[in-house]
Amino acid sequence: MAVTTRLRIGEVSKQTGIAVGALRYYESLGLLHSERGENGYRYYPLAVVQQVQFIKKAKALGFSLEDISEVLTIHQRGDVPCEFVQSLLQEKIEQLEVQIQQMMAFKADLEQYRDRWATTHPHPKPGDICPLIETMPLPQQSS
Amino acid sequence: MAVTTRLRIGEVSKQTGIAVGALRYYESLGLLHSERGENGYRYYPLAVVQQVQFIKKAKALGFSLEDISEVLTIHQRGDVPCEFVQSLLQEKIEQLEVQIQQMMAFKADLEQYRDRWATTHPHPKPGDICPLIETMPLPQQSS
DNA sequence: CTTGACTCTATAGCCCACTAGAGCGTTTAC
DNA sequence: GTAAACGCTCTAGTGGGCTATAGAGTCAAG
Repeated sequence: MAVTTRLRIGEVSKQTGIAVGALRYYESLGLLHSERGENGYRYYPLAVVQQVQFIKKAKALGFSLEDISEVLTIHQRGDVPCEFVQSLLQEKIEQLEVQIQQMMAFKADLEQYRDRWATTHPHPKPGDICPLIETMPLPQQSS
Repeated sequence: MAVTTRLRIGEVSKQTGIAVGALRYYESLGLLHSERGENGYRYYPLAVVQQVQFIKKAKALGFSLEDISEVLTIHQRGDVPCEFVQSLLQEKIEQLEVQIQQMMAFKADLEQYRDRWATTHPHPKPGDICPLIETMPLPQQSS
């Protein structure tokens, strides 16, 4: 049994937990690279497992595949992309902060509507569907 | 000039600020109903404006068109759907709470990674792409 | 030699709430 | 009478990250 030096896609899938179709998709976006055998099969170097784990972790951090692609491109230029990753992190953190604030404000709004109904059941006016919603002041038109 | 008792779609669009295409889409989902003239045009009763405003407000509260469809179905059965709306509200509030918690935890993770780099620049090992990500423990596999 | 597991490409579909456009008929203002 | 504005249906596209399927070739074990 020869020591395996390159992996077929199914093996990569098993070792990383990423579906075969997803791996092919990553490759189509340029996130992975393979050699092709005479049979047309993709053959990956062993290091691909680490690369896929990298993608997996970066995804878990909320990076888009496009973000990850940029990081990998910088890496392939021979640079260590940590500073770029850092700026991405900072950006994501700030986005999260804004989103959290918005969601909390929104939740407070919803709670207000819920409680308004609980204390004073409004009377439906003719044509009303649900006065709980009908009598609601429109929040700022944020779309 | 006769008093208008039914509206064409463009008029509804103007009075509500919802695009003509969106109104047709709502109708295709059963959220609105129209009569058709001999020319094939949709003619809406005046009350449709209020109904579209209702949809608009419910959307602003984060309800999906499917949610809204359920509410309108209850309304069309002759019931006042406030209690159902209430339970939807409660559900949305709880979902928001969970999401906010998750986002905050996630943000704390990101901040930790950012600060880890700021204090101790890890040394890239052979094969590493970005040690900042590489040396990261995987968050819980939540997908 | 057969069977089954694996691989390939290419295409379509999913989710959601639409928008855009083609190609056509209708209404309205001048 | 004519042209703009409006209406109709039907189809396709958007974004993001895939999954699923069809139809075909390849490989390994028994």
